[in-house]
Amino acid sequence: MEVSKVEIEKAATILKLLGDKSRLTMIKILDSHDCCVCEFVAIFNTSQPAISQHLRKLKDAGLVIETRRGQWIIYSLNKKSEFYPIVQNLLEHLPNQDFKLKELEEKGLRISCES
Amino acid sequence: MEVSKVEIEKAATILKLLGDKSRLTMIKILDSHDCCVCEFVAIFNTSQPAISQHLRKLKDAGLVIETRRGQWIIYSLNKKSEFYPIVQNLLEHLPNQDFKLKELEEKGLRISCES
DNA sequence: GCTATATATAAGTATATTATTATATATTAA
DNA sequence: TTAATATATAATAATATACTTATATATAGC
Repeated sequence: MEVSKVEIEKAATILKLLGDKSRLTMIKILDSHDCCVCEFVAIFNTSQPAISQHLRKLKDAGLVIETRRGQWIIYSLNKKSEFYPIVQNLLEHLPNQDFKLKELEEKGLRISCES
Repeated sequence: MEVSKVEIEKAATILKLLGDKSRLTMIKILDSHDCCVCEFVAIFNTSQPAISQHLRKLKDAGLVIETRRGQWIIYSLNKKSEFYPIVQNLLEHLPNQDFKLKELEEKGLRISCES
């Protein structure tokens, strides 16, 4: 057995979660930087509750973890998830999304949650 | 660049498609055997139109191709799809589903579309 | 304690998804 | 040409999904 195997039903659940442009982009960004909610709100053209709801789903599936830092809640990939290997493999096929964070910096929007 | 990159929006569309237990299982089975519709109907506990509709979606996305053989239409993975590499990578993480075809053979149900 | 900020949750709504049943189409074989 | 089989499509209904707005909670700083 070369790679870790994931039960097909669980895999489908994870893929369905990742089958949303916003969530997939979030996960790709988190692969290189931890982020707080407000950064995602600035990146995506949608409301804060919508972002929170996406993050909740990712958290419920165990794909991400949250850490409170003062007022902010920092999200990161959960490297201990049983799905981490399959997700990592997937992400390798996606183009880097860091330019989205760069755009924020240029607009001076990525200030709020810098500690 | 080690692996082929897929635009994030397209990737999300493909992952959403694969984020369904039936479709994901179909694709995993097709990875080792071409199949006709009637085999899938026998494998999954659902109606023939439901199967046809799943296959239609996979076909529309370019993930599978169909070949008519007499009365039967044989589905196979489309190895020329731009998504084939990412899908292959994914499938490596899933347990083999050939036992489902085996079960059919044992029940004598995998007869119809044998040429 | 009060106010501001960051985030989460609840309720409601519009839309998408997936199944079902009924029916159409294509092929084979008599 | 007719009947049987395999498959596709159409219409519809149940359910799931992803937003929105309104509100609640948690922390920071005064």
